[in-house]
Amino acid sequence: MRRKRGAKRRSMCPLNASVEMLGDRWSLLIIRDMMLRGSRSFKEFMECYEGIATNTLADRLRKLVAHGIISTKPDPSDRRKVIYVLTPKGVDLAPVLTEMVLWAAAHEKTGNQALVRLMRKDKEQFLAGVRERLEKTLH
Amino acid sequence: MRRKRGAKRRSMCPLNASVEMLGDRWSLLIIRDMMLRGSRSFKEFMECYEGIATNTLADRLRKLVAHGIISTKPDPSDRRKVIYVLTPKGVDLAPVLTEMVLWAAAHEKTGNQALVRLMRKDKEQFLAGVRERLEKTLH
DNA sequence: CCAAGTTACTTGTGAAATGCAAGTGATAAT
DNA sequence: ATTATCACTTGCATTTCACAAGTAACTTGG
Repeated sequence: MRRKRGAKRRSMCPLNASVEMLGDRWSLLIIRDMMLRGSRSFKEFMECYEGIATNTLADRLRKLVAHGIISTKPDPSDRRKVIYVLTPKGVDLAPVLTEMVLWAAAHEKTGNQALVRLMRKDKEQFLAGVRERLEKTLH
Repeated sequence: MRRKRGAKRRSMCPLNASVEMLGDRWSLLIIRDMMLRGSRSFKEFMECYEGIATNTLADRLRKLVAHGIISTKPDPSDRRKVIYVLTPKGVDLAPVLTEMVLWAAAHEKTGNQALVRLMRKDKEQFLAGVRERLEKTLH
């Protein structure tokens, strides 16, 4: 009996879930923008890296919502807008992001050395700062 | 002046490099197989998750080599074989993998609880073990 | 030595994902 | 009332990917 096309094997390995949710070119960048730059709206995501197409962004946001990593709420001050916020599950990705940034910084030339230094100097304090900042946006 | 199609913006943000190298469905899984299961050959990668297509695997391996994350050497005992090993840069991805596994374990039901417990209990010791084990394969 | 099997791929083809330009419908600003 | 903004959707061309099949180099069993 063959599996349907595109059907992923439900593997027992704990990395599969992460890769299924985040293993593409954009999801982690969206989360980084929310976490570090404070982006909250469709337009802000579009401005941060002009590379992403609108339909792809809409699709990624939909999937992140479906996976419980971000959630949406209407903007009370402008009813056209949708505000995207990280859920607690999304905030918990901060250590993953941090390790990826530190890895890249160690092996490639990257910008934003100040951020990297801060992360490296006191990882825990950095993570606490991110968590605190994001907790406010939930309410 | 417009950028060429597909040309990514060279952003100053330190996550872009990581995502460009690892932001797809397979690269991280390949690295995990090398790191945790000790997979070293094309055939072993194919067996570990039957989901990946041979051309895609060949392409991902090529890209990982190009990025300096893995390297190849001929198998002295069987000249058909190519042995893939993680470079130091590849080994340095262990913390990223660890955080992703821990994140998934905290928020999804995953298998291999023993591994997760080990990771959670003593992250540093786990990482030291991985590094030591992989250092041997380099020679 | 030779036929059969292994290994690490490549090639061909159709399906799916993606990028881009151009809408759309609701709301806000002027 | 008109124009602009926002968060999308739609249509089309291009790229990527999965799947099946093939191939070249090598090893193994007889």
